[in-house]
Amino acid sequence: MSKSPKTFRPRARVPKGLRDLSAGMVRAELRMLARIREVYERYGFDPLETSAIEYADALGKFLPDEDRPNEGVFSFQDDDEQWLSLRYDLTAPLARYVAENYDGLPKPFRRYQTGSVWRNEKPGPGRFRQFTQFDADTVAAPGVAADAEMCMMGADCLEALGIPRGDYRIRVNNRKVLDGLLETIGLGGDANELTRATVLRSIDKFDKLGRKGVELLLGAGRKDESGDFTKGAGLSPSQITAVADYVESGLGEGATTRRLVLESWRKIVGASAIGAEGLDELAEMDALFEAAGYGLDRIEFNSWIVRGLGYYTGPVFESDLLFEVKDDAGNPVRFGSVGSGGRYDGLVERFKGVKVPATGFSIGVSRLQAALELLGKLDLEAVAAPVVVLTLDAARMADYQQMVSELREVGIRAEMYLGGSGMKAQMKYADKRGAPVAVIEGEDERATGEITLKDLILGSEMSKEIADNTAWREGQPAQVSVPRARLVEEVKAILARHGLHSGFHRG
RNA sequence: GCAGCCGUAGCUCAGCUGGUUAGAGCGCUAGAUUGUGGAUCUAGAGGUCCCCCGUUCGAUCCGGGGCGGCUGUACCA
Repeated sequence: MSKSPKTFRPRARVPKGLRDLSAGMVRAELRMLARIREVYERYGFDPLETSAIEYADALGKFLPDEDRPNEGVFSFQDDDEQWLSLRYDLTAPLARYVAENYDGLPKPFRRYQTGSVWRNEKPGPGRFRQFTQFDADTVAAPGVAADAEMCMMGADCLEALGIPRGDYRIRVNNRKVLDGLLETIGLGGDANELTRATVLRSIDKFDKLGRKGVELLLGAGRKDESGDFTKGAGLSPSQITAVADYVESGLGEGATTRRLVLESWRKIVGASAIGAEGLDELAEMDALFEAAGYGLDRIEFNSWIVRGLGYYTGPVFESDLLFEVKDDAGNPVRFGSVGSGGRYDGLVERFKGVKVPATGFSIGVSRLQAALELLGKLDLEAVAAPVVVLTLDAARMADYQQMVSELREVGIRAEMYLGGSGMKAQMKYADKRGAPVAVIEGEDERATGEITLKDLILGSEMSKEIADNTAWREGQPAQVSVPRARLVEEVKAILARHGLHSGFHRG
């Protein structure tokens, strides 16, 4: 056996957690972005685009370490050996931007930004290593009116995206309330920092695990279905009860208004100074929500919303979808929140050394899109396919070019067939593209100065009735012969019959 | 990160208690049906049976490791 040298063939595959978006998905995302942008603009935010790559130290806590330089964030070294990172959110770059341009910016500074962010972690349903976020932030606004605005704007965005009121909820809490709770049960002070983190993470899981599960996590720990054990916070029984009571205090019959929720929380954490401050802030937000007409069906106060431990310092909020989403196999899919935010008064301080109060909200566009797709609420066909001009005679390409140009000039999406196959294949191509009309000019037509227009949408319906192939072909259904000069008008007429405007937008 | 299940054509899968040319349906390409999307018929393309190492005369099948996918859990700025 002679060994022919093997040519290296790379496997054609997209890296894990990353994906290619087809036309329908790209357009769906663009439409979502346009709707969100409209809301953000209406609230007075201005666009800002920062770079996708930052110096690693500017992004904060995820400095590449020796063992795992890519943990969480994608990083690499520049020529000058400085570490660069792909941004993992849009907030950290904003903080860098604000710090860098602080003196020249109007304050408060309000900006929105959308783009891809990258996280090097395990992908899951609706969770990718590259995804799109759409952020709005207000920097140098100390009062909670800025936070309240974020919550209302988040609600407006979800509704603008077609999610009915009642199918989502903006859930609001305040880190100061949680701090007050921890203080109340004797977990204040530096010595208890790790325990506090564990307690907060446990509270965050109430939605998933219920009171029982949270109690286990607060105590000795919990073993999950796979047998994996999660170490608990090791609290005493009375501490556990206090925390669990707090988590459940906002629920149930009594909590018919946000004010009542605050009253029940006040009994538990009101004695703590920080807790009382948090409650006062929420009360102020409630007044603003009420003034703007945002009731409990849109925004609620929620005891188990914690959010990331890293940098939130005041009100925190997230938007959750309330309906059940099922995958192709019919199994319920647990999506995380589709948007979140909160107050981060310390982020710019990292650069400037002075506290700059800020708050922001970020919509997880990719995750929301994945949820809507599973729901079948994503319109993937919203753009009509182009009119296809068949190219039956290689010597007459100029004629075909002229036809597409005429159509394009009046705003109709059109293309001539650029492949190398015969008429049947060209028709199949037009069909597969979803083209509404095929324009045919072959020998026969040219002899009479006419062209044939085939209504492919009508033809597709008629083809359901076909019994005999020969008869169908000879009948030449759904097509008309018109003078070459009337190309544009006749194509327009067919498009109009199907409710297509200029062949571009459907419906 | 941890645990469980899984990995054969573009897709859905079959197959072999380890033995020569690995199959089906759908899809794809081309041809036939006088220049036409469906149907039918004919032909064709397409596979390192995820990768590497080991056991064996011989591995798609057995063992180990890796990679990838799914599910749960952890993390989530």
